[in-house]
Amino acid sequence: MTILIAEDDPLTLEALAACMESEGFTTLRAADGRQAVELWRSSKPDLLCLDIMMPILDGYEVCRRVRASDRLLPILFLSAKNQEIDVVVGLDLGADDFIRKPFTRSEVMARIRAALRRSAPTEAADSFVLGHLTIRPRALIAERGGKSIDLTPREISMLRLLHEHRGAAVSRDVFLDTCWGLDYFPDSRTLDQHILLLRKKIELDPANPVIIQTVRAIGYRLGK
Amino acid sequence: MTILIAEDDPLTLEALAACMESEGFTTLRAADGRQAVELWRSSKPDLLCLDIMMPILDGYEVCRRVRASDRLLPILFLSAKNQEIDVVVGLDLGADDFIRKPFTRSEVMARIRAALRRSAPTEAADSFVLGHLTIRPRALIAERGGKSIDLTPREISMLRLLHEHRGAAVSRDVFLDTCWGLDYFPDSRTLDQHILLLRKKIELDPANPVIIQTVRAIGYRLGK
DNA sequence: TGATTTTTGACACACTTTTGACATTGGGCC
DNA sequence: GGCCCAATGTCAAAAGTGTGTCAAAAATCA
Repeated sequence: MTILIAEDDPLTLEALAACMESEGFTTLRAADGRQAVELWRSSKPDLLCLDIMMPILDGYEVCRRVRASDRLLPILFLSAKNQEIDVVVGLDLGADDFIRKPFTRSEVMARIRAALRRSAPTEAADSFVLGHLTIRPRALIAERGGKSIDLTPREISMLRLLHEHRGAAVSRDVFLDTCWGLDYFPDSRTLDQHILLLRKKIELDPANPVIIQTVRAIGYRLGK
Repeated sequence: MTILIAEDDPLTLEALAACMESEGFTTLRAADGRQAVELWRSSKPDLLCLDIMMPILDGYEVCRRVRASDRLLPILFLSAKNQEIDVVVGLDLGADDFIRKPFTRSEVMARIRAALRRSAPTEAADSFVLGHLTIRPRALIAERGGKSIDLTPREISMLRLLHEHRGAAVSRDVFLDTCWGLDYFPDSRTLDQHILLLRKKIELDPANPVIIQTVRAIGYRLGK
């Protein structure tokens, strides 16, 4: 997913870009309206984030030009203050949402996710990626290439847990707390068994697991 | 076009309703969350305008329940002050937009028009496509390569529900909420039976269903 | 009324989850 | 390095749960 940010204040631009990249988006940056239109034309981003006040072409004009050939692309405006007339004009130009400065990181990301979700109703609302696998919790499947693998709710929750802790190992206790209830016989093979089945489903070579790696005496972690 | 407004303050409710009606919309009014859900179920409005703070069920909860069966309906939130965390939660629940009080008439109407415009392209059709099948709800038939298959209204509504959620699984609860009434014996074979009949009608090989796939412990989803 | 649609109950079957037995691996220790 | 112990991998079978299917009854429609 690529987001084009058009903003003439370098500090705001960097802050926005850093925020989005930390959430896994690719960013394209434009310092004025003309750059924004050119970048949009050449790179076809998945979402536009436009400041209103910009040199050469303002945000409205960029929106108008983009909308002339793409009616579906999500477009978000950033507005300087509570200039409410902006909202009316912007929305009637076909903008999808409006973010008033000052904004917080979580609000910006929520609005971006919401806009993307609306533009791709069937796709990737809350899905996440594990290497070459795409996990789609709402459909209870994993996809690799074009092929899909059926997963059970418990397997989804195990993968989600691993993904939330990607970079670190997840202890067996945490697994059992999170994906099962609390109570537990410590020498049960239940967790191992589920890991085994999960590996058989999603690993290319289940005997040499790459995605779910064992961390002896601790638990498991995601590879890569 | 009908708009459902849920707002517990009578003055705000009247002001909003008057504003919308003067622009040619029909309004339905609910003073709390439960009324809102009931009105939505019975009257199928084209847009929801929900106050966050409401008796019985708050706006978030109404949104959650509606979104469980209708992923496309535009939902706008009204928020009391600049409670920004509200925005994040609301958007992640599937809200389409957020209007902070105090709001102006022109801003409200611009956001409503924008939300309706965004939702318009998807609901233009009076027929929809499932793989090689074309469903024509008004004729109560499905067509595959010129041949037509008779369907009942309930079968149509089941297929429509699956289609709206294509890409995700539809839980048994949502099926029963949406295609039947609320109350229900949880261990009934009714839903299975209707799925069975539907598969016999539309699947090329009913013993190996491709269109309607079972998701164990959840419900069903569309194939592909 | 007869025909169609919907619901119900009984039962079989398939899949998930758990368990126990046993094999295998890896790390520390002498 | 070779040994031992603990942790994990693996398998097969049992237990538990959800779904498929049929036939018949009930409800609804025309």
